[in-house]
Amino acid sequence: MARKAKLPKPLVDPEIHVESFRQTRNNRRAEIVEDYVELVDDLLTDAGEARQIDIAKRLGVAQPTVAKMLKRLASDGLVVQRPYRGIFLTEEGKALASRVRERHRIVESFLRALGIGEESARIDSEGIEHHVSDETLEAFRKFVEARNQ
Amino acid sequence: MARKAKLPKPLVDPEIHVESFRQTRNNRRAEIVEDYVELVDDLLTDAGEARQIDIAKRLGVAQPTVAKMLKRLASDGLVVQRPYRGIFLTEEGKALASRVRERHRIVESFLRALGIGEESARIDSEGIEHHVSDETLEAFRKFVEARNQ
DNA sequence: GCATTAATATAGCAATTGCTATGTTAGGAC
DNA sequence: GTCCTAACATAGCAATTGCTATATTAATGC
Repeated sequence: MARKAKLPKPLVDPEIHVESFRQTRNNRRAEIVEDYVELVDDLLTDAGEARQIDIAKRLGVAQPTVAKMLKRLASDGLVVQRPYRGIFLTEEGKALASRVRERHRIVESFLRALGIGEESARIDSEGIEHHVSDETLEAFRKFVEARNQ
Repeated sequence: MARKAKLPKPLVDPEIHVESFRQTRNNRRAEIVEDYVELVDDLLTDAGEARQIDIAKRLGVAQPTVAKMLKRLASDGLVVQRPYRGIFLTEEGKALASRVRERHRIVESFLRALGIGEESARIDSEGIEHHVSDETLEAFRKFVEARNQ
């Protein structure tokens, strides 16, 4: 057997390895819910109302896709739909939105502090935010804080 | 209307906003393919062979799930299945694996350089790696390099 | 060389997240 | 008040990614 010039880092044990993938799959399932709740909160704050059409336009999906998703969020107790009055967040929804928004804000600020351009920071943070543990988020926060002094 | 104490950052234009979500959805579609190809490459390097059972064990999914996915990767020209001999990467598969593995390595090193613990760095990098643009990856690489001098 | 077993393949199902097409209805213009 | 329109709801479909149950087959031990 030929040996590699640069010795390869051996794989971790399967039982340890699998945890990363499980965690990542769990995060992926939560992503969409988090995106919706965060966006509804943003629209309510910024525009005073959150309509299906505006949500669809910003997410880049069709309106019935949004309708179906909101039904699920409503049955999960995160939003309340007032017909023809738009979407509102329950207390639970508000709490989730606030956590998600803060995390997103930190991740985006962190990328900017690292020197990433505005556009890449916006796009990358949208994907990264859902996969950041509390430990990493805290490190990001401290990094931004240090740069702002 | 009551005014917020801390003035809220206004939302970007919908046409700009939607780009982040579109990009993130595209990344999500590529994630699984990247995970498989990277893992197959790791197993080939580390163990000399990549069996469905080992892939399934490490990803935390059932063997038929892996079989179905490998069929797709084979039809995409990324892997070759030699029955009862395991999985092998095509040239295209190798090229993808090498890109993905390098990106993963940089992201994980970056988190470690930031002071994140081993376990969180392993788990977070598994989720983050798929959402890092070239620009951000380069910034991560430079950060690690600077710390290693 | 044959039986056993471990590896793989296949069938059939479910949940999720998207879509288009099309109904239904609340609110505002007149 | 009635009509129109924009907002929303619903039906039905497709792709993806997971599952369990079960069949098939290559390798290997004896």
